[in-house]
Amino acid sequence: MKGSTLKDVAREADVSVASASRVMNGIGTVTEDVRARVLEAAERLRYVPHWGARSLVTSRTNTVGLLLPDIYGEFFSEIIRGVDIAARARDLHLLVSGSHGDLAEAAAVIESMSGRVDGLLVMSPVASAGDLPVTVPLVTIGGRPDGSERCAIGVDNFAGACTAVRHLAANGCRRLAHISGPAENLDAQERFRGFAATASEVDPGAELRVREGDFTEEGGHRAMAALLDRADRPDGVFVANDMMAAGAILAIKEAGLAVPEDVAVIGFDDIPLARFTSPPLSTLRVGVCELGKQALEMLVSAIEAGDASEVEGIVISPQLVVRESSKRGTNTN
Amino acid sequence: MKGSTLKDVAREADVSVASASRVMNGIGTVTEDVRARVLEAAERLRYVPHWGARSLVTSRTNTVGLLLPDIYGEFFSEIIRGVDIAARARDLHLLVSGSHGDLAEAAAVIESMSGRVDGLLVMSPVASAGDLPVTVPLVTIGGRPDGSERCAIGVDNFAGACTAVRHLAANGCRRLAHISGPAENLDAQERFRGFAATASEVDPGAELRVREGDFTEEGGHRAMAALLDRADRPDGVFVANDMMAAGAILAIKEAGLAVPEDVAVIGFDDIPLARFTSPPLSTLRVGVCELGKQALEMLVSAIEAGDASEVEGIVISPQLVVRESSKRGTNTN
DNA sequence: TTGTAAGCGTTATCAT
DNA sequence: ATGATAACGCTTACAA
Repeated sequence: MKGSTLKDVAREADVSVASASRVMNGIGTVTEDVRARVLEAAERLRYVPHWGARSLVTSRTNTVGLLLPDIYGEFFSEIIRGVDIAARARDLHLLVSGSHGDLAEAAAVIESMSGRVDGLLVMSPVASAGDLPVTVPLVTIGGRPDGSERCAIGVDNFAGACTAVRHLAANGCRRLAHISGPAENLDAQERFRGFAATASEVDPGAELRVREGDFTEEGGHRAMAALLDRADRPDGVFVANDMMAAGAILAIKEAGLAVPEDVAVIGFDDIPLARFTSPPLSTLRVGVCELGKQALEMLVSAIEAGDASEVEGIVISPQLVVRESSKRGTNTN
Repeated sequence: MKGSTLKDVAREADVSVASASRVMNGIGTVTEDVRARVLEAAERLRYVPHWGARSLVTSRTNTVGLLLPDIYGEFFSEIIRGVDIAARARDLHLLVSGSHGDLAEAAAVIESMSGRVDGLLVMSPVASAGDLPVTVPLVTIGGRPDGSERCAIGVDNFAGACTAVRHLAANGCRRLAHISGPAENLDAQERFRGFAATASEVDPGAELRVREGDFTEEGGHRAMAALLDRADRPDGVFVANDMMAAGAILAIKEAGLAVPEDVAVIGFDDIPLARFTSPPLSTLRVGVCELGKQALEMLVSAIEAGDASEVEGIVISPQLVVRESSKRGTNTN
């Protein structure tokens, strides 16, 4: 079971390790005869190059790390997919790690990964990249592209939120409400800001109806139920992500109300699930898979530049996707 | 940006590399004074151990590889999540790779991964493990545990399919149909076998109503539409996975029929989406995340044993989850 | 307790 | 075109 080494191959083929290495890497010049013998020996001995040894001398790992706060749900799986596709296209391996609630855990994982990757892709909505202890190029996904020292790719949450609220208003909603993400989450903060800014612009002086959620379906359900209990029941809700929106729709229907007639709902992300709620969920589409691909490309640039700060940050604008959950025919938008 | 080495740390702390190594690994005995100096120097120089060098001498990578046919959809993301959780608990890193349509591609990836992992987790529904060129312990997920030479963990597809069909029959369905997965997919084959066996047992001599799908929502939609076109329209359909079942439900409703009154539907997998179709989808639950965890544990055993064949294979039995899509009150089951 | 030194499997730089 | 051989960064006997 113990793997054979290049030395073994060289001996079997009756050449030096140098020649064997040349053949295996297709570098330098070798006789056709030598090439054939080496290839044959390698095949026969089931030779597999030892990447550790190779990386030791080349100081390249051909591997990138991907850190996610969690792996649950379609949002993250789409990120992984995008990154994986782009990485494969460039012959890079992908080291994945999920479940990083807090900053300390993320830092620990980053440290243990640092020695084995050429660069890191980090999605840590709670931390700005500056706080992370890194020795390799790093690109953050979804932090705030502006003001951050590290190279970043992200979503224009503020603009997306504004679009969502205006869409609700254009569909005749007067009592606007928001179910937010966790207060410490940067994306959630921006979406909330967008809601607050636009809601008061649409209806100046109105009180803000906001309830904090946790990005889970259950959290959305709870928050919606609380919102419905108010004396001034909202007739249009902007929910900070699709998972919570799915829970919110359930809560509304359980309260005996109709979507969108009594309460219109719009989410954020456009995860595959959004088409399957009933009614289908209006939302703001973020090309999540594409986001992952671009993040990887950006990281590759950073690695090649040797320094992340060389590369320009990117902001992706979400697009409005109108489905049944927000159509009230009062107005077209 | 170039990382510092253990040698640098040793020099700064004014000790030998051996002592520095001892401190970093907590192995052997060192004076408190030395320990402190080394730790301080390491911190200051942002020392990160070079995994390649380490693995070169220990011949351990502390990394396992996970190969998936694709990363699209909740089924795979749950697998990744389960494996990731279990791997983290054991301080193992996870190398992920998706998109392996055919055997050749899978073989290529396995080869390029072999040199950098201690073991491999492979989910390749098209190939039996024997065909794979491997030099490290390997555990297959979802192949056929029986008859395979390699260590495997899998789902009892046949039994699950039988349960599904009996459930439909118990709910008064007389004209049973099946939307299968791709013909070359091993899991799909077993589910079909289960359908065929049970359907003819429930209604001997009846013709089999079967349509092949591809495990996608669109595929399920198409297959269902074709099934509804038949003169002897089915009144109960067992769909080989939940994604296709979601598409099938849509097709039934588009045809102006009701679920489950006109056509009862039951799926397979119990992905998170299943609770959100309307009506909610009855299905056979496979604890996908749990499956991933167990697969990793099994791989660890195989690695420790030094040989996969030492470890016993595992078969997981799916559980019936009854939701609205199959309840017709004719009979309780 | 600490230091010296011999590898681990590759690549790369020299000579030949 | 080919073969010695010196790194690469680390662990681990073995000495001191």
